Amino acid sequence: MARKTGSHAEITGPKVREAALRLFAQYGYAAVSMRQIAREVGVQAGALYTYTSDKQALLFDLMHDHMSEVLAGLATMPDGSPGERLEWIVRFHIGYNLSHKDGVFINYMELRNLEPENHKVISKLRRRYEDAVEAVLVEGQEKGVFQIPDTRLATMAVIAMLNGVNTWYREGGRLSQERVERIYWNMVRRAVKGA
Amino acid sequence: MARKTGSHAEITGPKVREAALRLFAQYGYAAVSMRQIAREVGVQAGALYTYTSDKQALLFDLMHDHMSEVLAGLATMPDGSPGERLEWIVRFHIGYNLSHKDGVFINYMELRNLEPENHKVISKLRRRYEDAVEAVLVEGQEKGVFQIPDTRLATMAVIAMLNGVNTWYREGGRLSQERVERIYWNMVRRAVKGA
DNA sequence: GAAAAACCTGAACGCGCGTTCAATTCAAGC
DNA sequence: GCTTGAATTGAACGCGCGTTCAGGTTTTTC
Repeated sequence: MARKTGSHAEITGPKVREAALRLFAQYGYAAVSMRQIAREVGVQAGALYTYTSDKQALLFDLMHDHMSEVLAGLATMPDGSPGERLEWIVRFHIGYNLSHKDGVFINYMELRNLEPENHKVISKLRRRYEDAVEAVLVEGQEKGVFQIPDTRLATMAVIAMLNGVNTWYREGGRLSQERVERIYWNMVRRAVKGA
Repeated sequence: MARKTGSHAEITGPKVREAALRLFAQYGYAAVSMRQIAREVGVQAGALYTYTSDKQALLFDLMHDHMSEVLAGLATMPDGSPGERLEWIVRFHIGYNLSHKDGVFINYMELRNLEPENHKVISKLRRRYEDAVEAVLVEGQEKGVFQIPDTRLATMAVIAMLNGVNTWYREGGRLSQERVERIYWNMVRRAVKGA
């Protein structure tokens, strides 16, 4: 999907991606033109095609790289009890999402603008994330430390709840990130534990 | 915002709105053209302007009417203890959202495509909904039946969790709507109650 | 410092966009 | 069955879209 080597490619290429990420997140993929991205980078529209084969590939690459990073991050989860692991997931999810807002945003807003094959690839990566979370819930359920009537539903509920943070959290606001993480972990802990 | 009287206005007008709702939900506002909507209705593009002043008004009206309906529905909440009211909200939210998927979808996907004034109007309506939910949490907190460190955060967490249902629930799937509602209510109940 | 490679410009392509409007069709009321 | 006015057509408007590419510029390599 286009790229390569040369000195400028290592400067302008990333710039293109950064501009596209920011603009896609702010205005939406369909509403952003290649000329807009080019203007942001300080270049003519034609020059973008040195770095991407087309607009769709630009979106796909951004989404794909984001999901790869997320999964790589999740894979660093330390060993521990289901409770410890779930707490780690809650904190990782909130922390990662807050430090990659644009990437998170396009990854769940722009799925429908992916061509079918690309859609399949990204959906699979997302599914892998969900499965990894669910595995922890299943383990806790089997060990009797969680009481969860349906682990799949609980997984989706927890992820949705955590995703919500990005819609309202503002740095320097009323609540510190640490406090937000603690409160969410408390709610999640109660939600999966028996009464 | 265009409309009026005549026999056809009472037939084609709603058709336009229905088509726009469906198409906006499926492909996104920016990606749908007036000609596409017209084709769906079985009419030429120019004819749409009998029923709407422009594309933006079409989106705004759909979002505004949706939010109005939601708030009207929420206003039918019966009296009861904070616990009973919160359960009612959980079930209402899930039930309403599942029966108005397209409206829900555009209302949280297309906010950014609203012109500033329209954005303000819709944001205010949404805020009213959040405030009504928070009021129940505050009441429960004051009466000592809920233990919530931050009612605003809890409100956002609950709403985000409930919104998530629309992303995975499929009618005729593994779980009935009643069962989904009960499980979610259980999770919410635990999340807001003291350990 | 020449040759090669990478990068970029600027113009062009065909196309579909949102919107307008004169002309026409249609349906209802008398 | 004619009048009236709403509903619709179909063409047109200027514009910006994604993408291509021949040619010029800059950078790297030896």
